[in-house]
Amino acid sequence: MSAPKGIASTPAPRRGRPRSEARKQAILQAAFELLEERGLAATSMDAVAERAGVSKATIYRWWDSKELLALDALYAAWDTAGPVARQTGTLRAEMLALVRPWVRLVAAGPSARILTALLAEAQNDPAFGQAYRAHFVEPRRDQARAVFWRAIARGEIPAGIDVEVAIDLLWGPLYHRLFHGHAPLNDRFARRSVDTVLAGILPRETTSPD
Amino acid sequence: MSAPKGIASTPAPRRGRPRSEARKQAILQAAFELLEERGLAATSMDAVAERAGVSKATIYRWWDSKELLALDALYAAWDTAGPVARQTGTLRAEMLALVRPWVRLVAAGPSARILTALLAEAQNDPAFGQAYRAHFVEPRRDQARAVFWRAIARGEIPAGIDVEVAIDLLWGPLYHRLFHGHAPLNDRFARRSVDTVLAGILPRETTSPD
Amino acid sequence: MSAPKGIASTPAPRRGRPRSEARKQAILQAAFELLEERGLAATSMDAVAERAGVSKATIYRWWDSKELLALDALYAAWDTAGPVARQTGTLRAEMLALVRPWVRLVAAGPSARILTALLAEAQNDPAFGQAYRAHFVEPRRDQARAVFWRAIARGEIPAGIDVEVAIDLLWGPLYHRLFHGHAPLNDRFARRSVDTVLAGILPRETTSPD
Amino acid sequence: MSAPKGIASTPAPRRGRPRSEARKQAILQAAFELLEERGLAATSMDAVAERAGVSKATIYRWWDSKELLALDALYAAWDTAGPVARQTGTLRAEMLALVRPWVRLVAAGPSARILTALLAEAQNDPAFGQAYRAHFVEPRRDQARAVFWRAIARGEIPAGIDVEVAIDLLWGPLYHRLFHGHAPLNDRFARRSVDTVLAGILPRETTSPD
DNA sequence: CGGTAATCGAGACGGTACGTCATGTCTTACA
DNA sequence: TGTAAGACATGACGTACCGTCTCGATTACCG
Repeated sequence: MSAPKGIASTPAPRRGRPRSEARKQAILQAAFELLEERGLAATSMDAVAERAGVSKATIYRWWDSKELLALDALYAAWDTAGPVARQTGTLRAEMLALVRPWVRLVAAGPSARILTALLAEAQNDPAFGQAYRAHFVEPRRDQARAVFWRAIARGEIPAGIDVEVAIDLLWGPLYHRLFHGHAPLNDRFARRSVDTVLAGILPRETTSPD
Repeated sequence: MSAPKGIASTPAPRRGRPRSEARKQAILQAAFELLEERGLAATSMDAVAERAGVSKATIYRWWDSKELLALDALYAAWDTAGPVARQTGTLRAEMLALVRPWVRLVAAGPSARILTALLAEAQNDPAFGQAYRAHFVEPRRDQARAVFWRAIARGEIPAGIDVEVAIDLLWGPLYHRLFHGHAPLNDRFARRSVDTVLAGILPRETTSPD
Repeated sequence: MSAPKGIASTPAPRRGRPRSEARKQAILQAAFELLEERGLAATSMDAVAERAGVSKATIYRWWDSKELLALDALYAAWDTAGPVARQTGTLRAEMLALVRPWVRLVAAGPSARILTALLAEAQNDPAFGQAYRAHFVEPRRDQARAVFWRAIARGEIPAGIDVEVAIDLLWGPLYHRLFHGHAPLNDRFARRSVDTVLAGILPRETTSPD
Repeated sequence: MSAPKGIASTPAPRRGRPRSEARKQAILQAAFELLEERGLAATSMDAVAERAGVSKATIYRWWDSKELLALDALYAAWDTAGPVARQTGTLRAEMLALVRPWVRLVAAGPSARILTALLAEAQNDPAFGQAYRAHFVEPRRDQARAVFWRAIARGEIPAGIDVEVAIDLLWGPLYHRLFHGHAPLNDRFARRSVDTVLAGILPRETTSPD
């Protein structure tokens, strides 16, 4: 195979007719619209091709599968997700700065439907799973790691804290409500959740017995 | 339609040839095996029918879709999940009693793959979503609610606690690791997670500022 | 098998509950109506059972297959086809007496549709073919044979005539129009057809060279 | 739909991948073989696809139904049926030249089984009926018309003859034996049949009374 | 007159084919 | 070489029908 594939990157100019960047954007746009309207399962590649005014072959030249396209489309649509958490001085403020934009972004649209579909695919296809985590999981964990490390550096929380566990305690409840939908995912829940986790982490006199 | 469909119940059949219970079990068994081996997407109704020694029409007579069948099959396979949490006296012990069997059950097999597939379907089909929650979400929440209420009654935790939030804090991190697979879901993580949440809930001298 | 089947006859009394003749008639009636409305292919046994107010098992106790039922139903509906050809003295008159009632009967309703379906089945299943011919072909040939034999006895036509060929010449063109539908099958065509055949059979001076 | 369907023609394809003529032939060939072996009812589209080494979708892309495919397949297999009747000078010779190749063709193989199945379908579906007549009925009638007209032009038979009726008298008996199978369809029968019809048509002294 | 043996209504069931649809590949002609 | 158009293999889908079966309820007759 001569062209770089999978999750698309802009190729270096080669011989022959160059790939059209405009078409790539049209495909991503069309794919995202259809995903929003119908979800992944009900979005066919033919439909994407038609709405983008593009042939199926062109799509498959950029992405190897429908799922990879969906991953890219969702990721591209979220690129406007805003800047990373600013260093605001307290752990609580930084945790909220991390979590709130995500809640706003995700609670609004039909993101849960698309995300769970990608999640399911990630369980079936290990390679896709890697891509999924690299796009949607690790970036947020990296940000969170930085937040907790800064708090440790400031002395806000003990150095002995298991940061990985703390990250799961931070994000887990939010994803839980997003995916299962048993109760609303809103700013109030985010605050309560963050506060409780924080209370569990911050140093205190009596610790729970092992 | 005269017969109850979707999630099967065992009504009192009066007229006509009665449904074969043996075949129902064979179908559920075959479905579960295939789900374990291949996941939901790669399990075809034809394959289920063949392995169960049953015709496709028979399956569709009792389950409206592959997803509802998978829901039933997984649920039936988990019915041996063991007794509910015993009243062990302390909140921590009861939380662990709730969570540990689930972790063992889920971490062992390929449950995550099946569960995420069902989750994705639940997002696409509201009716299925209800069935999903009624089978896999609400029962555990009910148990957890009872656990927290007992702790309140005992005076272990303040009555003002938002139990629903607490439940999400308990289960969220566990599901998070199960679904995203970025780190192991084991007993150690369960203990740490429970302890931190507990520390966040239990009364202390200094509370976090609002 | 204890009961006489295939083309049904009224059985001799045996032990146990006797078969209901009324139900048999209801089945034949329902079958004929549906055949008229939809043709054989679009008539399902379930539909016959429902319209007759009878269970499928009852139908299959009388007839071995849908086709045999259809054969019986059409035959029963035609039993009112009128008396056999009267001996009217001339060959031409008797031929017309033979052919005209059939033309009237067949040209009116949707018989061609049913008959061709039975014909097709007769080609696939030799046993059914025998039943078909015994019901719809041989009776008419027998009548025609008698007609020609009387004409020979009267000296109207030479004894050397091949009666079997003559019968095919008489009926062939009529069936041709019935089945192919390229031109109307009416009394005028029947007369012309009969006259031409007659002219070919009656003795003349010059015969065609061999 | 942009492509011509039903009975295939060979248009000038412009855009996109052109239809594979080899596959078309493979389908027609496979269909004809299966029709010969099993008849129309027992020939499944899956079986045709498998034997032709082709997907079912490809078959349905070009033929709307099994029956239209069968029509095409039988027609294609008969295209080698030989040249049209030569002008041999006498009506009798030309009638025989018309009829004999058909008798040979049809009496040999299992054509009757296929033809009656198509006939039955023609009765159920008017559109198919048109196609059937256009392929299997009208061409032969056209040839026969020409034969009779030439005979009239030569003065062999009176101009007042009803040619349409004559054609039915010519073909009717042959189809009759083919379809009903009560007696052999062979060259001897064809000769006798033609001679009798001829005798009924040719001018004579005494005509039958009205 | 009560037991026995068949028929009957209802409907579950195995099997088989149907015709449709979506994925991802391939084949043309054109740009 | 990239692209639009669209044919193609593969394989699952959910439906429909046939003819068989399994129940419980019904009806005759026969002892």
